Amino acid sequence: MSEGAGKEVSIKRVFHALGDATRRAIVDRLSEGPASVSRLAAPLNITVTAVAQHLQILEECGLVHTEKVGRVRTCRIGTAGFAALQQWINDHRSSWERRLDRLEDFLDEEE
Amino acid sequence: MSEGAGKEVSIKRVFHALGDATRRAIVDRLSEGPASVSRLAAPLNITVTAVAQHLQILEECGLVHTEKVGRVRTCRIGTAGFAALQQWINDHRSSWERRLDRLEDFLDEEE
DNA sequence: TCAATACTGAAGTATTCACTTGACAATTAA
DNA sequence: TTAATTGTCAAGTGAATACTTCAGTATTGA
Repeated sequence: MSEGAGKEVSIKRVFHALGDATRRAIVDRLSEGPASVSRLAAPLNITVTAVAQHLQILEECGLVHTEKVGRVRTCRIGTAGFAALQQWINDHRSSWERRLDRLEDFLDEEE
Repeated sequence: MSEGAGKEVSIKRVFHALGDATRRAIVDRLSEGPASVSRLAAPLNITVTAVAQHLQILEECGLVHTEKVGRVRTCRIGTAGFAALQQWINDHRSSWERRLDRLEDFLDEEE
C-alpha cells in the first residue's frame, strides 16, 4: 500500500518459496543472469514442467520476473520478494539484537 | 564452521520454519518477551501439543531458544536463525541490486 | 496425599506439495 | 510443409505437513 511497485508481496509466500532447495537453486542460477525455462531445468534433473511450476511460485511472490517472447520464456531475478524479505528482517531486528545484548542468555545458548 | 556459536543452522530450515503463519505468530509474540508454551498457545486457537511441535521446529533452526525449569518451558527469541537469514540475504543482495539499477527492466516490472 | 497444572509422546488424519506422465499448442528451422 | 524446439495444461501419485486426540509424566499447590 505504500510501495512504488504495483505488486503486493506476501511474506508468507516468500518464505515458502525459499524453503524449497530447487527454488533456491533457481534463484541462485538467475543471480548470475537471465535464463530460459529449459536452460534452468537442465542442471536440476527434473522435468521442464516442474521448473515451470516452481517459476510460477517464484514469480507470484516477486522473487523472479519472467517474460515470454516467441516460444522462449526468459526468467530473471525479481526485486519485490527480496525487498519484502529484507523488510521483514528489519521489522524484527530490534528484538533479536536486544537478545544479543543480553550476554548471559547468549552464552547460555552457545551451551 | 566459522561461527562463534556452536549451532549450525540450515537456511532451508529457517525458510521452512518461517513459511508457516502460526510459527511467525510465535516469533512475533516472543519478540515482545519470553513466554511459556501454554501462554503461547492461548491466543492461537490450537492445542498445546501443536505449539510444542512448532517450537521444536523453531528451536532446531535457531529462531527460538527454550529452557525447561520445573514443569514450565520458557521460550524466547533465538539469534542464530535470524543471523543465518540475514547472511543469506547479504549473499544475494548484489544480484538484485544490480537488477534494480537497470531502470528499463525495473519499470517493466512495475507495469 | 490429592488434584490441578504444564508439558510430552505416540498415533492417526486431511491437506498440501513436489514431482511425474502424457497430450497438446505455438514458434522456429530445414 | 514438415519436423524439431519450447513451453503449457490436466490429472495423478507418494511423501511431507499441520494439526488432532488420547494417554501418560513431572511438578506444584492445597
